Amino acid sequence: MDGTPPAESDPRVERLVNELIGRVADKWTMLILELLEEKGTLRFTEIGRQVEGISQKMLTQTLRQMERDGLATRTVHPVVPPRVDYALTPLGNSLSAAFCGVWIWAERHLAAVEEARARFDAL
Amino acid sequence: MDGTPPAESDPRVERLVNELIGRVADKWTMLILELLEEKGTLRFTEIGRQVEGISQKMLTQTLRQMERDGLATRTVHPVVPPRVDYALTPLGNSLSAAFCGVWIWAERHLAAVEEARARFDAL
DNA sequence: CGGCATCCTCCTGGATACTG
DNA sequence: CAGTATCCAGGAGGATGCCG
Repeated sequence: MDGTPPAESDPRVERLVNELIGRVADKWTMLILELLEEKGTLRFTEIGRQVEGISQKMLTQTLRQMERDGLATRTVHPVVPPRVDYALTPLGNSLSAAFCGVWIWAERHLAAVEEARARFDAL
Repeated sequence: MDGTPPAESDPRVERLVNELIGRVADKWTMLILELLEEKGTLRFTEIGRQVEGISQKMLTQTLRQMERDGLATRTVHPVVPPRVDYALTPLGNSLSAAFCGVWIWAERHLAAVEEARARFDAL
């Protein structure tokens, strides 16, 4: 943790890495990632209930993307009424761990940022 | 780094933390953060040249936001032609360090994600 | 040089309604 | 229950032009 980014050499790889971060750093993705990390396995509606303010559309879309990216698994149980379970893959777990540092940063420095904003806005 | 998020108790704080992350996890912010971390101090146009694809509007907007959030300093030199220098604050440096984990994750697992996508799309 | 203001376009994402 | 499909408003963000 010296704060020095990897200093990517290949610009093509750098671009891909940036795109990937842009994708996973999405608000809903991060919230669902955190939720599944904590709760383990949840069904569709459960996630919808526990992620404050998410629409059904974004929930479906985000889960699909996470599944596609190999971050989560989607298990369909052939019962009536239908039941679909979601859980993190090891890859998803590792991303959750990586985000942990940012989460802690935000928590620790929230006050400092709000202070800075107040000072800036006072001008 | 056990992958367990702080499990925020106060829902109001949790919301603020989420908003803050949403703000700083912005694409341009992350790129400028990384650039300033590496290069130290840069002027407006320098940053514009080195951040691939950013428009002047987004550059101004992002730098202003970073300044407001206490992540970067803006120094105006009263010379002709005008010269404005940007550099990270300690707070900005700490955020850069926090993002380091995500950056490393993306770099290390880029191939795995692309593999997962290929497998998903093959269906 | 380092902006700010304006216009205009595209895409995100919410609301709603319908299916297996 | 777990989606898919459609419509639509709002904001992100690019292009252009003007100022100190």
